[in-house]
Order: sequence, then structure tokens, then C-alpha cells
Amino acid sequence: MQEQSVRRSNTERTEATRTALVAAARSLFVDKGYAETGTPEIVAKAGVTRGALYHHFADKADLFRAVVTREAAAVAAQIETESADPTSALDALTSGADAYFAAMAAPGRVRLLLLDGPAVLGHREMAHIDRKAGGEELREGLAFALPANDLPTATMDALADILSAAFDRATLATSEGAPAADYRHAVRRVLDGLIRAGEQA
Amino acid sequence: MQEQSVRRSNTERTEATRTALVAAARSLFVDKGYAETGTPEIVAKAGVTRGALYHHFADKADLFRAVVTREAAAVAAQIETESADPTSALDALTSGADAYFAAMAAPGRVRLLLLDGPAVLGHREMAHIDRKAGGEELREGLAFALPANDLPTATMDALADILSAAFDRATLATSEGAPAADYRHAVRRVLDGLIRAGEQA
DNA sequence: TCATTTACATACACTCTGCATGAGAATGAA
DNA sequence: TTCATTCTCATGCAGAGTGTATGTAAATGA
Repeated sequence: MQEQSVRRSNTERTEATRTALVAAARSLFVDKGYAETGTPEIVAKAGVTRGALYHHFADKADLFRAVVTREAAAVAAQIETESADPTSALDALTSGADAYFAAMAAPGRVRLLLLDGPAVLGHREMAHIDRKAGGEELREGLAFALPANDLPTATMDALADILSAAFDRATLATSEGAPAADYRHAVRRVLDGLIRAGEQA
Repeated sequence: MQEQSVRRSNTERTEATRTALVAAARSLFVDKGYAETGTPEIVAKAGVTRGALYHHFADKADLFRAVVTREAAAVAAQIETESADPTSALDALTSGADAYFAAMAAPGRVRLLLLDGPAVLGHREMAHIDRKAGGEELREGLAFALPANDLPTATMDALADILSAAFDRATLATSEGAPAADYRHAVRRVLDGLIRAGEQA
């Protein structure tokens, strides 16, 4: 007869250490940033050794990738649940933008997804992670708000790309203390202009 | 009587080593990125020792700051000389955006100013460097294109901020191989919408 | 001329990353 | 149940890199 506290299945052990590592890493990455956080500090907080880290993750960036992937999924899920059904084309876009701003207001998300993420993993991989996590609301919202035959698909994709960059800058600025109202007004102005120009065309 | 090659003033020596370091660092930062470039490699290429580097610069990031500051000034100067005088409000903005795209097309500038710069120095300091280098064309262009009494100053500043983020994303995307025409059309669409909405207000 | 400052060069201490080796626990087949 | 195999880690090591402290020669200027 073996005690339950000692006897653990491998899958249980794996999941326990992985989640402990991801949680500890997220906390430290948020507080100190990726470059300033060392793996010894992470494993100390997680209660394991560096050997466990390098057994489960290829390297430090791979652990960061796991943290970012979780976070992107959480943002997408929150947007999904909190987005109200639109009453107009403009409302579809602005409410979507507001849902994005609200989701990104959770502590640490700006640093993980907008600052360190692109720097460590690159913009290409970040875009891939966001897309896989379900971050396509903006492209869909644009396609709904603007007549499909008005703009070619490639231009629509580019438009969604630069608009998401504008949204990111707005969240970044507000996270650094800029008044949120100013950026909300600016975003609304841009979206309003797009809708009106689309209607007149 | 002393030979000229041996006898050098301190200011000459300082400027020579500083420019050699900045040039070598720029080349390596562009080719390999900031994190992947070590100070031993930089000083070897510059023909000096690490002692000289740490005598003239506080640390590796400070040397990077010197590189970025020079580059931002070069971009601002190129935009200044190449920008045509506008014939309309929309033309003022689009031609300014085109001048920015052209200036950022020079090799290495995307990596220095849009990728590694914000990651190493932070967005706040990058914005400060850009502003000190003269990167205020966009705010001035907006103020000229949109009626001043239409929007409060804070909203105008926020609008310029998120638009510059959109421009940066467009240059980043094209530098990664995306068709430039798609992003030019998307940018034009956004600017066109802003102007029209401003006129109708 | 000579004291002081400047501009470096060299050496060192420290930290971090990634890997290699090995031990103990879990798994699955006989 | 046994036992070979695989999995999950722990420990130790090698290499690289950063920043600093110390020493030295040249330049400055009184």
C-alpha cells in the first residue's frame, strides 16, 4: 500500500509542474519583464528545479510562448463572452473595440501581449498566436460593416491589420496613464470615418 | 616635433571611437538584432576594446540608444527634404505618409526603430526620441487637415498617436513581404474617411 | 614642468543559459 | 508480481556575456 501523496501518475506530475512553471513565469514576466527575469528565479517561485523547466520546455522563450498563448486565449474568450450583439455597422466595430480594450485592461496583458510578446517571439508568431486564439473579430466586423464588393479582400486584410495596430497603441497609451477617453474618441473617429466613406462610395 | 598620426587631441579621439562604435553597433544590430549581438563582437568590428565602449557609454543599451537616436534623426531629415508641399488636406496627409514609408524603407530602419527600439528602450523613450528628432509632421498635418475647433487637442494628439501606430504596422508588414499597395490603399482609406467625416461635421 | 584629468586596456567577478549525465518513480508487458 | 523501459525530474558543468575595478599612457592646463 502506497500513500496517495507520494504516488502520482505521470500525467498528473507533468500537468502540475507545467502549470506551476507557467504561473510562476507569468507572474515574474509581468512584474519584471522577460529579459530581466532569470530561469533560476522562475523555478524557485514554482518550487521545481531548472531541470524540470528544460525537460518540459525547449528553452526560456518556449516557456514564454506557453504563457503568451494562454493569455491570448483568455483575451479571446473574454471578448467572445462580453461582446454585445451589434445594432448597427458602426456599433459592431465600436463595441468590438471596447470589448478588446476591456479585455486588455487585465493586469499584465499589455506587457505580455504588446511589449514583450512581439519582441521575444516576433510579430509573425504573435499574429499567428492571436489568430489561432480566435482574434479575428476585427476582420469579421469590418467585413460586416463595409460592403464586401467595395474593397478587395487584400485591402480589407491590410485595413484590419493597421486598425488592430491602432487599437494596440490605444491600449498601450492608456495603460501608461493617458486618458482613456481621448483614445476612445480618436478610435471612434477613425471607425466613423471608415463607415461614412464606405456608405458614400 | 611629434607625428600627426600619433598626436591626437582628446576630442578627436573621442569622436573617432564613438563613431566607430556606433557604426559597428548599427551594422550588427541590423543584421543580428540587439539581443543576439554581444559587446565583444561590436568592439572587435569597431577596432577598439570593451573598455572603450564602457568608457563612452553607460551600458549596451546606451550604445543602442545612440544608434537609434541617429537613425531617427536621419528619418526625420529625409522626410523633411522629400516632402512635397500639399495641394489639399488629404494630399498633405497622404504625401506625408508616403514620405514616411519611403524613409522607413532604408535597410535596417524597421528593425532599429520599430522592432528592437521599443523592446529595448520602451515605447515612452522611443516616442521621446522621435519627437526630439522632429517627428511631428503627422500631428501638424492632422491639425492642418481637420478643422482645429472640431476636435479638442487631446483627441487630436491621441488620433495622431494611433495613426502613427497604423503607419508603423503598414511599414512593418511591407518590410516582411506583404504587398505595399494593399497597405497604401488601406492607409488612404483611413485618411480619406477622416477628412470626409471632418468636412461633414 | 608637473599635477590632474581623460581615454582607454586588462583582468576579474558575477550571472545566466543550455546541455549532459544520472537517479528515482511510473508504466506496461510477460 | 517482475522487470525492462520510459518518463520525470535533480545536479553539475561548460560556455558566453555583462558590467566593473584597477592600472596605464596620453593629453590638458596651470
